[in-house]
Amino acid sequence: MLSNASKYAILSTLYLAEHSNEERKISVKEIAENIDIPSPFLAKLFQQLVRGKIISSTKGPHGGFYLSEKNKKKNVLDIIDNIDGLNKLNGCFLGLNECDSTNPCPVHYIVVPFKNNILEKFRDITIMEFAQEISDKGTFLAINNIDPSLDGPAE
Amino acid sequence: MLSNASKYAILSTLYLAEHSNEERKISVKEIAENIDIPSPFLAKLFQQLVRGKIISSTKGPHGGFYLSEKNKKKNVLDIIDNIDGLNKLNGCFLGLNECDSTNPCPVHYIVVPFKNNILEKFRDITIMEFAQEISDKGTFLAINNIDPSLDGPAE
DNA sequence: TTATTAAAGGATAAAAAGGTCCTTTATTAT
DNA sequence: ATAATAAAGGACCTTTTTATCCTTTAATAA
Ligand code: FES
Ligand code: FES
Repeated sequence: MLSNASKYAILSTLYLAEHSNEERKISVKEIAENIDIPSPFLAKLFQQLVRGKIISSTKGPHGGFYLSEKNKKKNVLDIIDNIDGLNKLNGCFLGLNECDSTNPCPVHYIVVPFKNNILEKFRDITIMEFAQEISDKGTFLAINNIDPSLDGPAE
Repeated sequence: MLSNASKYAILSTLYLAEHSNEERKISVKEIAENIDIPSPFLAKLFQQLVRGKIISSTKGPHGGFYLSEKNKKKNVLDIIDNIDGLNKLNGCFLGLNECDSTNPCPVHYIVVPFKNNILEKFRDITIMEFAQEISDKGTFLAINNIDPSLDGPAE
């Protein structure tokens, strides 16, 4: 449903939302270590996200990636769209041509409510709001189960 | 979430459930044409499903694939398990290590109810019951949107 | 028993996804 | 200016997924 690339991009962008700002830019290396993603692969993803104006970057010493005020208002669906395109998320769960109620597959009516829920989450709140929610709820961002004391949800 | 291979296997097995029995075996070719799957690929999948005792086959004239009475009591999850393994379905939506409520990812509480629903569907009813439901509801099995008059849900 | 049919199985190929490396470019500090 | 730093970009590699082809085996019918 989502490629690894999209998952990495989502987690890393949320990491940026929590830990970076225009004054505190973050290198690929730092994020790759914290989220446990191969860093050259993440570098590619970030290049693409910068081109897509989802995140921002500056080169040179103390350079790195960060979210501009504009970036913070993007939503998670923009990330997915930028990396995977939207079809992957919208497509039929069993791979039929179209997913719509005029031509429902055997699991269509199970899948649709879920899709609506997750789309709402991904489309209707900003990256910053999403990141805020994660902090508040104490849910986890790292692919490896990290010790919460090392990198607690509170900023 | 599911590989193409699994999707093909599910659709094709449901096709068998609807159209075959011990006296009326069906060739790979027929199914591949009806469900619109590359036939050598489906042949491989069916070989594997036979080895996994999900479907049955006989060689020679009037041979083909069919569901034995035992096969009909298998469920869709057995198909997925046989082709993809269960991890793919059970894993975290964002790719974190484990999907459980002690370590929830940002979308965990959206994903879990859906997963439970679809697992229930795939685990708790037999292939035959599933196929019956499809006939009753008139949902679609083909990957290409076929004209219902060509291959209607009624046997 | 021989020809025919259809699956089984092995070998391979093409495409996509995932991942790495190296050179170039921009920025900053000295 | 120059050195250091970190992203940008291009080329390339590996693995997995998807797909094809060809030979062998088993079953049946004539
Ligand atoms: S038609 Fe399959 S999920 Fe909607
Ligand atoms: S932890 Fe991510 S879906 Fe459960």
